[in-house]
Amino acid sequence: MSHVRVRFAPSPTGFLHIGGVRTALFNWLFARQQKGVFILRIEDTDQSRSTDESIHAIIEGMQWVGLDWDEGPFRQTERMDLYRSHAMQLLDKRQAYWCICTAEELEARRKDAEAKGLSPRYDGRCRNLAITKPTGEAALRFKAPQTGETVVDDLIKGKIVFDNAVLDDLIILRSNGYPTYNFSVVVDDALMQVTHVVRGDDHLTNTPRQVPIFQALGFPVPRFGHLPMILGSDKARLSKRHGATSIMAYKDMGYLPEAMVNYLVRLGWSHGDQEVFTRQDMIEKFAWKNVQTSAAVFNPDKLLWMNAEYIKTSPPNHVARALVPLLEQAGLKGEVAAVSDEWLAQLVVLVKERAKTLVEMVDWVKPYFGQAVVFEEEAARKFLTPAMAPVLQKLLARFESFPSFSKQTWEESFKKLVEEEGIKMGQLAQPVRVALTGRTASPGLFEVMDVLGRDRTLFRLRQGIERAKTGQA
RNA sequence: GUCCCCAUCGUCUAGCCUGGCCUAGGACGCCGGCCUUUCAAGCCGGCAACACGGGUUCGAAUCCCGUUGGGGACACCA
Repeated sequence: MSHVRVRFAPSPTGFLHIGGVRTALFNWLFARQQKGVFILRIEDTDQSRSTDESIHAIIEGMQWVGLDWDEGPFRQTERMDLYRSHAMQLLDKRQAYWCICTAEELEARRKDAEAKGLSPRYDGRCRNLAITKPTGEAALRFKAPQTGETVVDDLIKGKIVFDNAVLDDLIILRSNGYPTYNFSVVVDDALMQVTHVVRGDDHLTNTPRQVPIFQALGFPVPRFGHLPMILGSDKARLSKRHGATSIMAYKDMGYLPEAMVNYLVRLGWSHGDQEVFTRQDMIEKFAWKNVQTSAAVFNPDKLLWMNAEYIKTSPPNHVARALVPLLEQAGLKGEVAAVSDEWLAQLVVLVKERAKTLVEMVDWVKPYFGQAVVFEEEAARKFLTPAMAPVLQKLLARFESFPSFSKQTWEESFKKLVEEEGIKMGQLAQPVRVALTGRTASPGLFEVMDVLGRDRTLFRLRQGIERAKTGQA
């Protein structure tokens, strides 16, 4: 029973992308299911584009979505001698050679070839020069096989055959001594004993270039799996044009990480008709054969629905915990500090089926902080009219006679008054709603009163009556 | 240009491997209704797809070939 070892290997050249998270997720799921190892490796061999901020963003993003790794994070820049020594091995074995073509020359030839409608491949002119000690700048190239074929049995797409004749000799060591991607991945995947290389579809054509390197180095070739891409609504590769692509942007927009993960796992993978999965569910049910072979369009509407589902069904105290930072950002730091966790959870229950994001929830929840109510002008003008004052006064008197709040008795009392006055429920409910919350839309009145408590309910009712009498705040 | 991948409702997908159970199922969104003190939520119903053309077969969404369309790759980026 060979031990499964998989990895997620992002390059730190920006924020953590949604597509990257999905790739990481599928790897993670497989590792957890197989009781294997999930490795985090930072591919930062391009020093001109890699930044420490990006590394932090990757780690932060992974932590937010709860994808924990067992080994790493490794940084390729800390493993330079490994790549160099393996490159030298290939040179010694004559499976690599020095190339003294300059980057400019190469670029010019490539342009030329493209203009002529030819394949922009390296022409191999240094291949047989047998340069042993280059005097100036030189890059090391791998001698790729030129005949035969490379067959990949992809975990997702099945058998794929590549003709080796289309391969060219790729650079494995740049003239500055740094390895290139196609070489460093191979050395790392081999040395880290990665058993399954699962990555984006955009790497599919890299596979036949990498397989011969594994072989030349004498390493076993891992299994490969290529995940379909995530597209935008116009079927083009998902980019900023389609909206936020940074995973952390979704945190800021009020998404729950569980919802994000659930949405992402369904983008390209399915288990019959099931839409909602717990982590454990995903781990147990995940299978490569159920991973989609075609690209998927990212659908923000469905993600939003998923988030709403999680807001409604997650434990209220869990949602409350996620909500607190957003509340504080909204300027309610003092108010939040003054209330208990239990009350906050109660608040979540009050509004949870109305808010699709935590950002929306912040807005729904605002009226319940503080003693006094803040009226929405239009709402107050419409419902807190002088004509309403006497009825509200009567309601207040009845409520005041109760020593404590009870949903049932207060509601009965309310209905009785409506009946006696010969008015409709709505005629009294709306003014009371505005008095209590300042707005025309809110959860059920008696749930609102429950959250507010007897004192504040009475206080706000009086405040509403004042406003109704005077027509002023 | 060359090579590779892909193709079921607008979108995510089930079904395809192991042809008949498919007058193609579910979900998001949309539309209509119910419920209702507001706003939601919930419930019920509706619209909507096998890219096209050839085969194979008694029978094809399912297997084969081609066409078309989409995507990706061809760097001293990853």
